[in-house]
Amino acid sequence: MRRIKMEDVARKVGVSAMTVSRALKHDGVVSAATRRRILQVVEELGYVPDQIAGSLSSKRSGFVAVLAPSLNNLHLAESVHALSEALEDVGLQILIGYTNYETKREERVLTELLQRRPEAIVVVSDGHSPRSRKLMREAGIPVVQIWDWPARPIDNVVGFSNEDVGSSIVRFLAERGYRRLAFLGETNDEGTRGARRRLGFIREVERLGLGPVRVHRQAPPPITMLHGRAALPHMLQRWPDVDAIVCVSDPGAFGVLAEAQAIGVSVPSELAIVGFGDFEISRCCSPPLTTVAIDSGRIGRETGLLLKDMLGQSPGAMSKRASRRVAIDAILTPRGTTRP
Amino acid sequence: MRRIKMEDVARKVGVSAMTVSRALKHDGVVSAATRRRILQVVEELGYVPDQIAGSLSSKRSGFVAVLAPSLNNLHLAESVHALSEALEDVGLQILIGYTNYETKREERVLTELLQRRPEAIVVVSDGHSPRSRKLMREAGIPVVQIWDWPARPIDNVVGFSNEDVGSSIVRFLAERGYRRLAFLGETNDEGTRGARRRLGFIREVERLGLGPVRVHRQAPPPITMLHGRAALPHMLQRWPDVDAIVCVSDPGAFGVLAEAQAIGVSVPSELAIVGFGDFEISRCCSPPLTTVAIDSGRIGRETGLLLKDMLGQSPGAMSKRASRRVAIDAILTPRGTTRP
DNA sequence: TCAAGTTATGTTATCGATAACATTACCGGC
DNA sequence: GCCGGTAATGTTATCGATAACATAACTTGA
Repeated sequence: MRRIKMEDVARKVGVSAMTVSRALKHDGVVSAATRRRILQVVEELGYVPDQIAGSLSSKRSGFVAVLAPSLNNLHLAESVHALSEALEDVGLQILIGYTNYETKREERVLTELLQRRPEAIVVVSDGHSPRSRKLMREAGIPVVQIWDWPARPIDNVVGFSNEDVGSSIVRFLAERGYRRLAFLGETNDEGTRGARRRLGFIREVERLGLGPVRVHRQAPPPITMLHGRAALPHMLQRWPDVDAIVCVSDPGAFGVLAEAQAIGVSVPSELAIVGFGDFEISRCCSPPLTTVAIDSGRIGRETGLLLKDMLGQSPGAMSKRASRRVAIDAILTPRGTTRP
Repeated sequence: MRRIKMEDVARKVGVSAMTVSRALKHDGVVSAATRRRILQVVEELGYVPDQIAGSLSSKRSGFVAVLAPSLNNLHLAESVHALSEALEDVGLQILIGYTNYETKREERVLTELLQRRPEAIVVVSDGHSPRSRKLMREAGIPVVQIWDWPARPIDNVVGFSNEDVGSSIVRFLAERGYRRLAFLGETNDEGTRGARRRLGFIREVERLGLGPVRVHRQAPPPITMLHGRAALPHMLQRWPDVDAIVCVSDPGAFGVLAEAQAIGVSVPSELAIVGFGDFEISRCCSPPLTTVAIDSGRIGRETGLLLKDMLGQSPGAMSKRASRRVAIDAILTPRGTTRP
């Protein structure tokens, strides 16, 4: 059985296809009586508009492409979810591409997404290859980098400086008397946000003259709770005198805490632990984790607002519009795994 | 500047647009020399094929629609990710719609997704309205319900029985001598998978004659760690003699455990706790949580295989093909929050 | 009473690729 | 030297909606 199309509806109502199209798009230009009949027939026939044809004709795909390493990270999932809801009222849908933290993959996935003619690109700002940057810049649509604060942004930014987060954690610990700091991070992490937090950590440790830089790389991103557990014994063996461990993110930090409790290292008196992300676990464990809180929902919402604003402009204005940067607070939140 | 299209490439190479199309689709029918030149010019001009036009013409959107309550649940995020990777090699992309556990929303989101002419629908099997079921059934494409084992499936199924999970947890506890079982679940959860685990719990408690049914409903889904913490005092007050708490999922169970430790209820001697999902936290906390393990990646991969197989068939065979059911194991995994 | 404006609807061309069919070039075998 | 067959490429129509322009009906104010 052939699929119902707009013309079938039109014929049955006794109007032209164009009138049906207008009635469905709430053009407000179709008479109330006609619209009513059209909607009724649409319902009767079970007509479902073909947005592919619509997009081709109107040159508006209704898509926003999102590039993320994965959504196995609750924060990113929440940002994307919030973005999705923010864009709902203007009929924009999200098209996700997973990069798996691999630059090469990002290129391929980006190429595929661009074929769908998205109206904007939102990208979690891990490392981008020059080719990816070029593709995005030349796509002729707004680009928003989120979850970081790049020095040379491609276009718009909604995020915060991961490097500053790393530095401020070091200052925070130093102020509380911790002196022998170590960082638990990722391998193969060139360009990731975690790597930039590590960079901030290293710079600040050096700036404050806190002795040798202690960096342990446990596994490729993302670092999980089990990685945290596994890492602690190695780190204690390598640096028996370490008095604070800064973790690339909360799951890893929780793992370190769990292992410390299991092997009888007392937190925070013998060892301080700091996480990142303010995941629920950090609030719920005992002692609760000192961490850095990011409002991931807000990142999604702000990105949505920014995009709605940009896409609301006339298309011609696109090329000459200014890029924008929206700063999201990263709030260092002292809890029980660091002393007061 | 006008966007480059296929014809621009064709003109520059000195062939017809059709030849360019064939070269890009690896039709294997274009001579090696011509293809090489075409690919070179594609690169030079930075040509990006317009898949919207391609889809309209070929009647293949390259989309698989996925309906999920949200991806704030790590398991679902993993299933979707795995599905996405499984479909990559056949050029299918995922289009996600978030239902937020709301039947009404599901209908709307489904309607929007169907306008994109997906080639299949994958739906996390929470409650569906009759209208949603009708829309899916009449879409003329394969439907896969995942993460449950419905009695009257719409079409294909990849999952397990949540009700059986609920029942088997009760049997497991009863065998170990627990007698006064309570369930920590969701409000507003008609039709959710969590509600079916609860149903299985209730049925088995009644079947075994384990006394009054104790069900506590803390909050709308999903139940979080903090919900678990908050729930325990209420539950203990309501049922001071309770000796085992079955939680709708691991985060809630971890919260209960954390609170029990905080208020000095010893686990598992005074109170048993069982979760669901085998989230990382359940393995990493102390004592580790007794839970039910589901291979969420496998659900995604099996769904991918099933779809690739179905979509590989001739379109005509669609209407008469048989629905399939793939059973995924739900493995009750005894750990430290229940006695041996 | 009619020009000018407004409202509601129709007609035609078009978006950019691809399916289906048409054509050309070339090859080997008898 | 000609024929049948295959390999490579071209031509035309089409997918289903919508933009842009055209037209018809009706209103209103001088």
